[in-house]
Amino acid sequence: MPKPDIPRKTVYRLSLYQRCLQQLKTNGTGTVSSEALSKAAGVKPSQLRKDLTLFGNFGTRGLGYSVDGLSNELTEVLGTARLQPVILIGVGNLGSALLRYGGFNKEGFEITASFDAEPTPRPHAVVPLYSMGELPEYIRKHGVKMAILTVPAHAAQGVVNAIIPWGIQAILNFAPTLIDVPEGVWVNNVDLAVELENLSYFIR
Amino acid sequence: MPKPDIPRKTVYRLSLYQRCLQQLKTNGTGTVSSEALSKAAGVKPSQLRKDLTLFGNFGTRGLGYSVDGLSNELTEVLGTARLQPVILIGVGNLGSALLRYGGFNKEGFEITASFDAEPTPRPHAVVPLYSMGELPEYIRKHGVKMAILTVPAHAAQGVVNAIIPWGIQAILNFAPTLIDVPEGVWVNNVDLAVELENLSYFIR
DNA sequence: GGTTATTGTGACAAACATTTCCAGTTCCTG
DNA sequence: CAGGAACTGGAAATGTTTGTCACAATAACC
Repeated sequence: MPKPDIPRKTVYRLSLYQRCLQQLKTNGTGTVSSEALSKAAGVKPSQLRKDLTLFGNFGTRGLGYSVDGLSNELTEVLGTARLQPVILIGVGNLGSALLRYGGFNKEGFEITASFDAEPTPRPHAVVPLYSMGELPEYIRKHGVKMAILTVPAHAAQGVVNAIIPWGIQAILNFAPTLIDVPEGVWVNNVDLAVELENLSYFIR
Repeated sequence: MPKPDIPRKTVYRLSLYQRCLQQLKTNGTGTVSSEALSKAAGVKPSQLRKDLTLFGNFGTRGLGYSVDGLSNELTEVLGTARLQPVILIGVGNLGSALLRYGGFNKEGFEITASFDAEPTPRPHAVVPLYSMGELPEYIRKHGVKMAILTVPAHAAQGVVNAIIPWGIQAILNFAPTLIDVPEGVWVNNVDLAVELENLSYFIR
């Protein structure tokens, strides 16, 4: 890690800022104040400034931030400066939907391959589909560092154990289970049932 | 809200505990200590105990927690005691995948209807599909309180404005945009691109 | 009844957010 | 063109929330 003490929440917010900046860019806006940008992102101006100054002084006083400039800085910080190859493991309902879902590409990610224990070819497949046995070779050959995991819960840990030795450093896990990884490997969990349950608590 | 000052993160963890308890239940385990359960959920024992005591004293000292008993308490707290109807709005790639995805049902939720601006019938549809115009009537008639939003970003706010007056109180938002809701309505955002960007930062 | 195991809880610590104040810039005004 | 008011980011101080620890209270078991 470049700076060891950046709060995780800050990094999340950087992505939000980045998205707002893209919007402003298409609007043709040249500069933006911390107040305006923070409002668009749904945070307070002070928080935006604090988040940014953790990485450098990107603004000019009295004026604000250059939309283009700040956007470039953020792509640099977030590590999305160049296209990052991602593989998807587990081509079930959710997995195949994510393959068709275009939301990743415009953010600097490209799902370059998919893997399944039973690789039955699907119509309209837009991404090559391989068997699990071909995982190690593919990861190594293409230098893949990120994986999206959409396998059943009971299979998740096994797959994780299988891919990490070959160089996977980050996993976006949709399997509704806790997965155990060694130091230096990062996991983000997306658990749809938990999200619903969470909402369920708050409605009364 | 029942207790006004429960951290959101705590509620998230309750769902994790609940899931681990289900697992233990199928194993036939009768009681479990905070240490064992917390390890299964990936948190520290002290945190588990603190989370639980925010809602009551569910354990017995010297023994631990009754698996059945605690599980029942949590369903009560989380509001998943009875099946909660959920509607899904936006039947695109992601939306139709979620309709087929069975992960919700076993957690006490059922997607009872789907809506789309252009409701072209799909094969293998397992949930009725209506046009947007039928939203108000359906929400009102069935007392729906929760909605899953899988529409394009530019349409999200409009849909939200349209459904809230009819009684929707919680929204699981997959649209990559900030949506604005009045007091008393709860939103959980699931943003897949942001999750990937976040991971991207940490791999170096 | 004593012993052991484990919870519940209050004090402590760390992480995070917010406020406050200061220092450069810009841009209007004369 | 000069001067100053109005803005705006940056840094430090403060406050708030959240997590952790240590220990006393208590129930089961022998």
